[in-house]
Amino acid sequence: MLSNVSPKAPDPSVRVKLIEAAARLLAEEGPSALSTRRLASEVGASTMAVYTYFRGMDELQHAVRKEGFDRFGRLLEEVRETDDPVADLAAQGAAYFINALTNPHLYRFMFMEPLLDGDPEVGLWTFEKLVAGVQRALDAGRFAAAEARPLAMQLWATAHGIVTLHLAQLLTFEEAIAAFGDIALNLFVGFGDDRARALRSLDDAQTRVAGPVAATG
Amino acid sequence: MLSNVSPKAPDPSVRVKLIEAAARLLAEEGPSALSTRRLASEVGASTMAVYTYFRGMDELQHAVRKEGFDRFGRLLEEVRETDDPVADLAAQGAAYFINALTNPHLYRFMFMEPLLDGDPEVGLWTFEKLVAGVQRALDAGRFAAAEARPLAMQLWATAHGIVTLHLAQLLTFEEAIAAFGDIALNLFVGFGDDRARALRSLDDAQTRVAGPVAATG
DNA sequence: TTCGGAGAGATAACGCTGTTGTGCTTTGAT
DNA sequence: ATCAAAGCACAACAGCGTTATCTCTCCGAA
Repeated sequence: MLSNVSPKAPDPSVRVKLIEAAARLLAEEGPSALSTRRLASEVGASTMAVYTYFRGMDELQHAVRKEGFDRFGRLLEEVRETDDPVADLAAQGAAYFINALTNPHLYRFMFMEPLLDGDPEVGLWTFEKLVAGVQRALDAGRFAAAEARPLAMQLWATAHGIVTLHLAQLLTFEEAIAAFGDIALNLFVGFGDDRARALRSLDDAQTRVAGPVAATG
Repeated sequence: MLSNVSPKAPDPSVRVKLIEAAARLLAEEGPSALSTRRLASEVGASTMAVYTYFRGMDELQHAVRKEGFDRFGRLLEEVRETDDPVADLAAQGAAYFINALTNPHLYRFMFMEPLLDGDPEVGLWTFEKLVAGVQRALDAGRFAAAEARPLAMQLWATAHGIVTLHLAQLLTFEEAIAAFGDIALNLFVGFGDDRARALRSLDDAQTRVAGPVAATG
């Protein structure tokens, strides 16, 4: 065994501790709290830990971003499928909304910062869940014949637009909620769904996620 | 006259020089170039200039943000009204899109940074132009009876969502362009406009702004 | 069992940032 | 002419990410 000698083996727990501390600091105190010295003191190590377990602050933030997508993915898993695929889409959108408002700083990292090196694939798998949901609605004949991916992209861009306008304080919470319902309804109609039926699906979704939404205040 | 004595009157030209230099540096080198020392050397003054003409870096960036809205407003003025209000709306959206992709860093300052103190009104007047455009479409009977403001908000959130996803490199330029047309069409249909007629309006708008769009590469 | 070397990790330093304090200089009203 | 207030430059301070240096500790080979 010539290679892979391991004197003073690295402690993998420090790595996850750094990521979790970073996510916590990000949530509690915002991006300005994410400094090497602060993180080091939180974990009980020196600033060098950031460089032994990551390439630097960039890679640590990338890891935090990945952690954010994992959490969001877990939240998406909780959206159970019903026999109304359009209501399920609305519920997925609500989950997106809740996740963003619960962890606004994390959302910023995930969806609003330009990628530095080449890792665009780290969170796009969550988008595939949306594509699958749109495909279900297409298969059920709720939407006019079209490709699922472009439709999913339109829904994503819509939810993202409302969320980011709210995070930038250009929309109040109430305005964002209202716009979210209105725009989903109009998009569903534009997709070819019957207006009355789409409205019913939206109402169903709203009652399903009423609890979590109320919890976010 | 006990108050308002004025020894060594301030030079207002330094103030606008700072703003213009900041806007230029932001466009050419990105946000990281916006430092007090860099700005001072660009203008030929010391770093104190930032504090004599502004409260600090925060207020200077706020002024840059205002400058961005002024430029965007001037761009909006160039969108002349035709007899097709829906096509005019699409043209307004295209102007929004062009402005964002031409000055991505400035767009970030204007629409993606949370407001620090209370100045939410600094650029919202551009939104009123969109509201007026929607009202024209309503008056022309192109949209189903509704209030102009919520509809305008939906259009804004949509354009903003697509732009920001592109700025975050989550959508390619081609995907953003395609999504922009698709989503506008579906929203217009959801608003109550006839699909064929909305499609024609979109085509008209596209030909009207084809030159500028091609110029952005 | 001993010993060499490689990785972990602390300390300090470098260059950068925004901001503040300290003076000197200029200026305009009295 | 005088005087005070504001402009303005220089330097310093605390913070940042990053890097260099140095020690220490542990693992594997002899």
